[in-house]
Amino acid sequence: MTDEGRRNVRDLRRANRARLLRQLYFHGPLSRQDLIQATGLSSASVSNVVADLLDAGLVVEAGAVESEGGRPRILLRVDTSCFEVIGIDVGETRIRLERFDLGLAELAALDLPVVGGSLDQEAVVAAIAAGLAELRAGAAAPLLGVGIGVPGIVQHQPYAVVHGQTVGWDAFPLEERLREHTGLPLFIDNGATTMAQAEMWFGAGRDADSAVFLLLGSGAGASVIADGAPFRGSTTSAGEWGHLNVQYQGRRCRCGARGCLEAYVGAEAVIARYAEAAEAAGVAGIDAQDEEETLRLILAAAEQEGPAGEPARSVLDETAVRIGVGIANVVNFLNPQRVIIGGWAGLALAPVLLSRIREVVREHALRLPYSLTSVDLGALGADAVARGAATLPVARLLEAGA
Amino acid sequence: MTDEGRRNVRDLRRANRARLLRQLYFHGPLSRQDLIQATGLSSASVSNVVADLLDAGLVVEAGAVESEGGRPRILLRVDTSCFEVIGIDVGETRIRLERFDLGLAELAALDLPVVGGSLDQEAVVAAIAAGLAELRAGAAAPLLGVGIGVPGIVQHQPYAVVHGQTVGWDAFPLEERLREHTGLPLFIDNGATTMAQAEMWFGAGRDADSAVFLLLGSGAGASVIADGAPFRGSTTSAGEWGHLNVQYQGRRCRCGARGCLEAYVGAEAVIARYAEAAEAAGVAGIDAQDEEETLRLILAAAEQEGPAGEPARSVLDETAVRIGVGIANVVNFLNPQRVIIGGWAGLALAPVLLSRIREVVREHALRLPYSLTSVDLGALGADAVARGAATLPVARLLEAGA
DNA sequence: ATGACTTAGTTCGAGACGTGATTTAACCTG
DNA sequence: CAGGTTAAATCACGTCTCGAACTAAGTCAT
Repeated sequence: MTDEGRRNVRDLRRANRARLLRQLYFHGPLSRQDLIQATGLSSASVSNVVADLLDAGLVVEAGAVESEGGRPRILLRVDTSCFEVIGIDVGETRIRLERFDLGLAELAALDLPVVGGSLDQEAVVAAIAAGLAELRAGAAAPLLGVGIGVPGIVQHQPYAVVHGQTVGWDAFPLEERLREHTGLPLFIDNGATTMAQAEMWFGAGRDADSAVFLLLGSGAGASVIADGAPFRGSTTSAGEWGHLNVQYQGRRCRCGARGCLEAYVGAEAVIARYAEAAEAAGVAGIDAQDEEETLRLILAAAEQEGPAGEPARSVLDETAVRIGVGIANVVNFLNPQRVIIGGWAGLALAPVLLSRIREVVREHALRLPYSLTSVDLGALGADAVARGAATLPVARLLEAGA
Repeated sequence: MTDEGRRNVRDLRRANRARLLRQLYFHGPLSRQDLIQATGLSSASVSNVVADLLDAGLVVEAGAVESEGGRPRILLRVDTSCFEVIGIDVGETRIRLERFDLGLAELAALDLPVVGGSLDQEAVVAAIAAGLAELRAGAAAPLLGVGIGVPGIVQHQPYAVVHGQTVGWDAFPLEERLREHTGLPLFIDNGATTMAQAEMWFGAGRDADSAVFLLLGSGAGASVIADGAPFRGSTTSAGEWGHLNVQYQGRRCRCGARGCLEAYVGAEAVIARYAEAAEAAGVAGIDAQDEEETLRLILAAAEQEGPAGEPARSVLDETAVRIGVGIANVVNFLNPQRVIIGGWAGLALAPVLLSRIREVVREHALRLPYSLTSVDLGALGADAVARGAATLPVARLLEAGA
């Protein structure tokens, strides 16, 4: 029982304004006639609501459609220059801040390395505060808010608190700490979720209203979008796709259990399995600087003809199989319109493995849901997390309609 | 973008009426003052809306609260006798029809065996039509509608079509076929979903807003409740828990793939596995009339000391393990507040296996989500599917408020 | 050019709703 | 039976959406 219901006539107007604004934001310039169709409102109401939005400066006229014998339709569009937003990607090794206009076109960016191996909380707060100050300086329009994607579970109680096991954050009160430095509205969410949000708005998830985004990096996570909104479990930690059990008494996973998907498909697992396979086959191992480099070399090794490439091919094939089974599970259980593979390891592996992955999905998924699902790569690059974070204040604006 | 938004003031009234009616339905007799608190409406509006509902006959006065010095509060309640509903559970071996009042108190029931091993479509239609006619005869109030829980995926296009891979239904146009026999509004949904709905309204899911219900019968399904509402995939076929792959290249499942959970945990699979194990151990097999009887005998066999009970014990232990792993997957991936085991086979097996199941879940689930989840039995008996089916017309009434 | 025609967008009056203030109803206490 | 107290109904007002009437801005045929 969400308490978000409309109660009085003013709420009704707000809802209709939001509906109309949303339509204009996502479906380009539209005429009032188009809006009548799209929103189901009467022409009189559309005129009124549009007048509201024009007055507020959120919407502007944008030329006219050629006449077909009558008065030409005047096109309307959201004025993307009337507000700006800031999106921040707090990664494990660096913080990226970007400033966008309301249409999420990038206006400025800033990369801050975080000193020290781990993400020291004080350093993060100081870096964000400094970066915000710098980015604000160049703004040509009022800032709507700041969205932040963080590597961990976010709980709102009521201010955002971050639990980041991999970066050593235990109930880090990020929002309260940042409030000391800025009066801007803050929106904090998990980085995987913000990335999914960016893909939903501008990338591979456009025009879908249910999708599952798989994030293959060192490990394997997921973000589930249902009915256009992120699905959160009861404690907002849903999406641990990597810890689906796919093999009873299988490989040991770093979470302690056996047979987790993540013990087979994350970059860390692929690299470990290759090391074993190479040793068993008497092929030289790979010793590169970091995981990204190692993964590239394994992909290259698979191109070698003959027995030298055999371990790599075998490891990659099993990886494709496991990913495919993991996707089939998601397809059977959640039946999303799309499954999108992202994350740096996913984007590296999937181009090579995609057709094999799809084959395995087809074998293991039920016919009906499979036939209605597509499996694809993410369409946005590495800045999807920051961009997705920036969508958070914009989403708030679209919901409120003011 | 659901098109379910309020547009004009009459929709607003309908929404407020629905909100108020819902409150009265689920939270017992309430006074107008209580409703002001609960709905956030003004006293004037509550008076108006209540007058609407009194006029419509949906709500009646129900005594008064004792005065505390002023005018006493008059209690209001939904008149559960003003409508009746019928709920039907189409199981794999029998069809159960029940008639309820609006408060879902059972008024009459009817059990129809389905002749033939499989669920012949014509036989199902004929049985339902006959059962409906018989149940309608005794009704003392207008029938609101008929809810039907079926073993398969339901698509509305716009009439309900059922895809039941396991019972051999391929796009079975159940709704159209039944329309030839009755003019009552029909509501058709997956049986696991209707069971979940019943448990959410009246059973183990009360006061939770996210839960996963497992339906163990001949096969194995699930229903996911998120934010108090059933989660449906893009094509309303979500919840195929039984076809999560838990063993690469494992047992052949009747869906065609290998290693599905359902190849291990449904009654059919348990029985098949016991037959194999008994033969291998040289123990006499079980040849009972139906699956329910057979399952009971297997459970009894496990009580036998010595080698005679060994095959049964081993099969049941593996069943517990597989169920536990399947639950752990759900816990990790969706992080529900509760996991509820139901279905006739689940209710038969779980009392014996529950502690072992919980142990396996603990081993395979991540610490944090596990610590916030409970695994329990369904609180409603075997008629939860039919009762849940009957909630569908009621839910429609509560949403429409008329 | 000009007037008929067509389509887009605005304005107006009616009807419906929710709200706060006010009034009426129903009970208690002494 | 008067005075106090709380519950519920009523009233006056402002806001909303809607359909219809109306104005604006084009095209097209003559």
